[in-house]
Amino acid sequence: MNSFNQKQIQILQVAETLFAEKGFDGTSIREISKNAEINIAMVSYYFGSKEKLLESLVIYRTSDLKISLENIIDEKLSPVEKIEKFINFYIQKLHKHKNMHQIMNFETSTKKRVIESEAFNAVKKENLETLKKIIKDGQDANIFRNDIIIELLTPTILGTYLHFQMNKKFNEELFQIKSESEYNNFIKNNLTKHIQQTIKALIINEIK
Amino acid sequence: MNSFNQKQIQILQVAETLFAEKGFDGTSIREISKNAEINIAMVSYYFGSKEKLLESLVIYRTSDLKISLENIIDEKLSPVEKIEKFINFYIQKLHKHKNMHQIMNFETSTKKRVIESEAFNAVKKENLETLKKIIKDGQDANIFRNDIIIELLTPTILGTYLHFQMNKKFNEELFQIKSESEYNNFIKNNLTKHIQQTIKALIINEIK
DNA sequence: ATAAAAATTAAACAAACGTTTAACTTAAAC
DNA sequence: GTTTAAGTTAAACGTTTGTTTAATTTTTAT
Repeated sequence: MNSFNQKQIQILQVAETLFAEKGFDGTSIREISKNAEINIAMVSYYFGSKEKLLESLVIYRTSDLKISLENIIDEKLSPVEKIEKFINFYIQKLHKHKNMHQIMNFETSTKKRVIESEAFNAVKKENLETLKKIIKDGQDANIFRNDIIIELLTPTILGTYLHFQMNKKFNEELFQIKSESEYNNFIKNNLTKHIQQTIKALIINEIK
Repeated sequence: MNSFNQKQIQILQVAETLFAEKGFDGTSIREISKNAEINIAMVSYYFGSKEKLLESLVIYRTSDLKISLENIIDEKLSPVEKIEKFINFYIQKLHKHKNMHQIMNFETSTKKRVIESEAFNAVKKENLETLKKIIKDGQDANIFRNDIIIELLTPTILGTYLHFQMNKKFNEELFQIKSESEYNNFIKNNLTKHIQQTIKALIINEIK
């Protein structure tokens, strides 16, 4: 079902970029077909409509967003190391698929269209469960505090990245970042480290 | 210059709501005029164009977003209390003008239009300076750590709120929030407290 | 009371939109 | 090699879009 041919993938990838750059309503089918170097009618031919193109894009990308963070639990690492790895992997995936996340963020926060986000929510819940298990282990080992509201950790982890990304230009000026690779490195190193330190500071038991 | 009459304000307020709900490109002038109960031509008459309406909206709201957090510095509070107040005021203002912030967030992260966000950036920088001063005081008093990257605190403070707001429905389900007032209370109490604790945990010197 | 300015309206404008059609080409099946 | 299906195209479709026009009403100033 959710298998697309080369041409369809080509269209989906162009659509993803443009939707992220200009929004769904700010992107026309003519623009997509021009960038994808196909005829206008091909979008309707392959996907049915513009809205269904978006739905197909969500289906196409859902599998990529299913980060299996679960296997971190069984790795031979300390709870602190697991948290660090969890954050590292999460941010890395988020940044890799930033365009799709940008689209999803807009679509879920507007009342314009109702898109099938059940698969997305499922992933979110899975990741939350993984985080809960890691924290539970740390709490049992008396390394983590017992009064943590785990459900609010995700907003802080992802939100910090999200805000940084949304204010990209502002931050590039603030941190004197001059190139794209420099920016990516900043996220991979400095920002990720900041988020790790933040969460660690919040959850690690200071009483030793 | 930036003084609008009653009718203009009426249009601006309707536009703000609709732009936040459906995005700029997802909202038509006919929709705005219908909701504002005015003739379609009035938007062009008063503002010139749809884009200029958005620009006027930014101008109209800029003053509201200029939170004078500065006076916190001079208040007779401990550095920790100042940080708490800073976060509390910031989140409160953000939540009060969530529609405008939703619009600005989208506009600044898309390449579709270039809007005059210099005033916004100025406010951001002012608030950052205030935060820097508060932290400096805390560091001088040996209460705060010396290795804090202050510029990354804002992404965490605002990002946590932003992510929570963006996943409103998901969070309402997760925390079993049933009404709008309950949701607002959650932000005012629980979420704000979480952000305060997060920042405090990160910056307070654990060596006493 | 009258003239000038501002506000408001319905109608029309061209351009852009998503979508469909029908003709044509290429590929696959038999 | 012929038939059938899939892929591709340019053109046209009806709507909706933002904007403008020109006429009319209301308000303001003298």
